[in-house]
Amino acid sequence: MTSTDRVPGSVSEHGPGATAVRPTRQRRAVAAALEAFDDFRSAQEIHALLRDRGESVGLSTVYRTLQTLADADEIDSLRTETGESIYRRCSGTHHHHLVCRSCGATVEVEGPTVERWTSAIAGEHGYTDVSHTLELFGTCRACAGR
Amino acid sequence: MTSTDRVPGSVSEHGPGATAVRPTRQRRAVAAALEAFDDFRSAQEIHALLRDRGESVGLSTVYRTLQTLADADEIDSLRTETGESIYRRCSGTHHHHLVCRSCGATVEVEGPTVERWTSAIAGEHGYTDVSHTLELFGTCRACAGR
DNA sequence: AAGGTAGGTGAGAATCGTTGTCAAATTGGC
DNA sequence: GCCAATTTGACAACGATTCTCACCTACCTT
Repeated sequence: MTSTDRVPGSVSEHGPGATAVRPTRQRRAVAAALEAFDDFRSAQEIHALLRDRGESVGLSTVYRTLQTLADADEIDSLRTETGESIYRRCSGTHHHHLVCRSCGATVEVEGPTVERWTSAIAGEHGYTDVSHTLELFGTCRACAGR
Repeated sequence: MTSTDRVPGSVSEHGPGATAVRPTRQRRAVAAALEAFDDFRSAQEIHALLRDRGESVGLSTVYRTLQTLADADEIDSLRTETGESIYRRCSGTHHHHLVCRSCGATVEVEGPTVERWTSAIAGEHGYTDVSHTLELFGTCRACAGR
């Protein structure tokens, strides 16, 4: 690898010797697909959407790209109750989700209270380097009306 | 199905006419296995333990039994970051877990603060019938020392 | 522009946890 | 002991995800 520094397109990783990430057609397509939704979607759904749009991208690539984006915190990912991973574009700041069980409508919520609580609890028990998962599932107003 | 109504499913349910779940050798073995651990274990690990102990129980049965127990809230279940289901005996009251990423040591924690917060948030956004998942992962003191 | 090369792609195979199938075995009530 | 409902377990089937690997492409160097 050469020594010239480069600032690659989308995934925010940089500095000398950092892995280069190339802005390929496929990556742009996946990113665009995420913009088209505003609720959580699975890799397979995104793959299907792209195929229907005529911008077909290999399933492996969709998985890879979503993972890369999620690792870089450029999108949110979470697991449904059935263990499936779903993804969504996100706001960048740390937050959690309130997801409608029936229609998928999602609200991003912030929880300074919870953040404080988790680190307090962790410290209390001598745990370090703590991360947490917190998701709320419920029925939104619209869906409750039926 | 006969005419008498019976309470389906619930594991520790008894009394007249309510015997849908039988205390078989296999179920006792799975329950005993859970007592032997105090951290979370996967169905496969429990299946392996039983096999090694010479109390072999079919894998399907282990899965079924764990699910039944979890549905009846007699054991805790949660999903690891990789989507695998893991189980553990539990205290019965609502609580969350602080799990060591490296050795699996688990602390049950209660969070009245969090419970209040979640219902407040949910109400604020008009969501009803809300459930939540909250798990903490970290490195316990013992593991941090290496 | 040409060439080299590290990174990226995708079709299909492989994995892995989990669930379904169904005949045989067990259980509890009579 | 007999019977019917329940349970079991070997095995197949499944679905999501990851791996493989030959081919492709973006991007740097010349």
